[in-house]
Formats: sequence, structure tokens, C-alpha cells
Amino acid sequence: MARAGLTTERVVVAAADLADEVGFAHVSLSALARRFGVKDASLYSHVKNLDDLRTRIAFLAGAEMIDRIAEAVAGRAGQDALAAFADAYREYALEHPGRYAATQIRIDQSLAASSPAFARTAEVTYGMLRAYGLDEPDLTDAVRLLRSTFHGYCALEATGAFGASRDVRTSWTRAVAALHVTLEHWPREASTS
Amino acid sequence: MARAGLTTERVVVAAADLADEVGFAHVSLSALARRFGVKDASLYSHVKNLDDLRTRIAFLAGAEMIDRIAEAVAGRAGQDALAAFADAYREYALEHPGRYAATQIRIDQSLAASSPAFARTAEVTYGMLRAYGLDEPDLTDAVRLLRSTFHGYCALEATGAFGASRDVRTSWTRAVAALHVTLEHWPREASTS
DNA sequence: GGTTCTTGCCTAGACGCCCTAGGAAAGACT
DNA sequence: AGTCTTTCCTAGGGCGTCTAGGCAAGAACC
Repeated sequence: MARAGLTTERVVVAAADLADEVGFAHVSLSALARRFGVKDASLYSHVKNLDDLRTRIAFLAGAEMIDRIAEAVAGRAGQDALAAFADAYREYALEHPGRYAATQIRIDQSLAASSPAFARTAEVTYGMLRAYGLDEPDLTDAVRLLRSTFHGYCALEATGAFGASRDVRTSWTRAVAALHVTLEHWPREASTS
Repeated sequence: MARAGLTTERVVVAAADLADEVGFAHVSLSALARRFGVKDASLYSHVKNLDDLRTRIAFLAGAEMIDRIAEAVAGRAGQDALAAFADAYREYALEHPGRYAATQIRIDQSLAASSPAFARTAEVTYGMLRAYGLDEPDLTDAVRLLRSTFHGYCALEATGAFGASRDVRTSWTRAVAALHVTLEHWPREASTS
């Protein structure tokens, strides 16, 4: 019988595609095996188990996403960089809902630390904020605010939590603009009540 | 054989408790039945199926949550009201991770519209924002920004996405303070570029 | 108090998904 | 050609969802 030519890489990419189509929660080894024309037991040579597969999708998505963001941010600074970062983030989340959902799973802290994508994400994010002249611990607070807003908006938009009344893109643009103003006038740590 | 005394209400509450303990994604009818000392098929008299159960948990959680928020906001205005709203929101999400996760599932728009909790949520939220004097469509944009930040922060905190370095409560307080400033200086629609 | 009716919980069973153990054969290497 | 490695297989157990049909607990009636 001709072999399907599976590799861990191919399996994970196919799983990520499947996630984008049917939703991350509905990714199953059975469905994936069906897609390859293979029995589900065969996949266990390439992936430890379902949890391992999910983690691998998360790392794949994280790497893809930060690549797109880094490219968008390159050569920009200040509000320009922030807007580029935000739009690239949201576009990835909308284009790849399954992959994006994967990035939100709980990942072992030490495992995450060893990933180049995580380091790169921190680097790009903090780099983008450099123009605002914040120092620690303000910087961490600001990053947390940004991540929260970006993720929250995309998550809510993806689940259809926003009514259709007002254009979703416009609200996004204005939210990002508001964040820019917030960053410019960020109260320094000493002034916290 | 003595009956377990199941009702839809009791089943849903037990399911919500189970969700808080093991995570919303791991709520199963089997586990729930086990908890009641009952066969899983028995639950189908009280709940249509797993999806129905999940939706009911979501409505329960949504109602509980807005009750807590409304109580916290009552009698406050401006920054006070915003902080009370935000803290009540976050506390609920942290105390009841499973219930909170349930509120994030996709719910049929018309089904949601018929829920009193949804109307109440809109009422309380828009009421809290009254002090900032915003009109539509700015109001909708502002609500979307608030929801995004609140949800994003809680979701990231819940999945352990924030490193342990900086106190999570402090970052939250400062994020809420930043939102207050943003709302006070919200650029009116006409001035949008 | 007995009879009837409703309905709560049951058994039985189909089907899907996760995962392990062990076997067969395709393709690489000598 | 013979050997080795690796890929994919079959077989099977465990757990989860869900349906169909049955029995008996407890309420409702006489």
C-alpha cells in the first residue's frame, strides 16, 4: 500500500488548517486521519497525543502570527507602529480563527520560555513601545493592557459578541487610537494612588 | 429505588459548579451524572443535549454576573462606577472560571435577545457610561473597548498568560484607570480621521 | 386505600473519539 | 538479495454522546 508521507510538520499544518475550518475545539485525530486517508492510530507515530498536537498548533500559530506582525511593524514607530501591530494582529485572528484560538491555550511556562516565537513576540512588542518612553514596571502594565484589548476584541468579534449595528472595523480603529493616547499620557508608577 | 430529585435547574447549577472545578471544556454529561449518582441517559429528561446544557450554563452565569456587577455599581457614578464594574467583573471571572468561560460561547443572536440578563447587562453598562456624556455611535465604540479590555484581561489572566513578575491586580487597577481617562477624553465621532 | 397516570430514572445499545500493543510491509542501506 | 528502520496497519479497551424503550415511584383520581 502506498504511504501517505506523513511527517510531524505536515500533520501539524493540516491540523491547523482543520482548526481554521471547523474550530480549534473540534480538531480531532480521527478527523485529521480521515483527511490524510489514514487510520487514526497512524498519527501517533508523529504526534504524542491530542494535547501534544494542540500545543504544536499553538506554537505554529504563534510563530506565524509574530512573523506577520513583525513584518507589519518593521520600519514604523509610535502610532504608526501601534496601528500596524494591531491590524496585523486582528487580521491574523480573523483569517485564522482556529490557529488564533490555539494560541490561547494554557502552555507550560518553561516550555513557552524555550520557544523562539515567544522571545520574538516580547522583542517586537517591547520594541514597538520604545517610542513611548516607558520604563518598568509601567512597561509591563502597558503591555498587559495592549494584549488584553487586542485579544479581548478579537475574541469577542470572533464569537459574534458584537452586534452587527456598528461597523466592527471602525470601532477597532478607534480603540487602537484610544490606546495610543493612553500610552502617550501613561501615568508613571510614582503617581499611582 | 429512591429518585435523585433532578430538575433542569439543579442539573444546570451542578454543571456550572462542575465547570468551575474542572473547566468548562471538561464538563461532560457522564461526569455530571456520576455526581448525581445517576446514569447519564437520565439527564436527557432535563436537558436536551450537551450543547443545550452549555447554553444554559452560559445564561445562568450571565445572569449571576450581571447581578453582582449591578450591585457593585449601584449608587456610584463616573470613575467610581467604572472601577466597581471592572472589579466585580474580574472577581466573578476569577471566582468562577468555568461559569465565566461559559459566557464566552457563541450564542444565537435571537436567543440572546430574548434573555433578561442580556437586556440588564446592556442597561447597567450604558448606565455606567452615562456620566461620560457620550452619544452614539461613540457609545457603542466605548462599550466595545471596555468589554474587550475586561474580557481580554480576565481571559489572559485565567490562562496564566501573564508572567508572575508583576502583580496582576496592580496592572488591572492601572488599566481601569487608563480606561477612565480614555472615556473622559473620548474623541467625538466627527473628529475621527 | 386502591387504581390510574405521569414521569423520573433505568437498561441496552449504536456510534465516535482517544490511545496502546503488536504486526506487516514499504523503502533505505549494505 | 538480504537486513533494518520506519510507516502504517489491525485489534481492541475505555470513555463520551445520544436514542429507544421499559419499569416503577409518586401524584392524582376515585
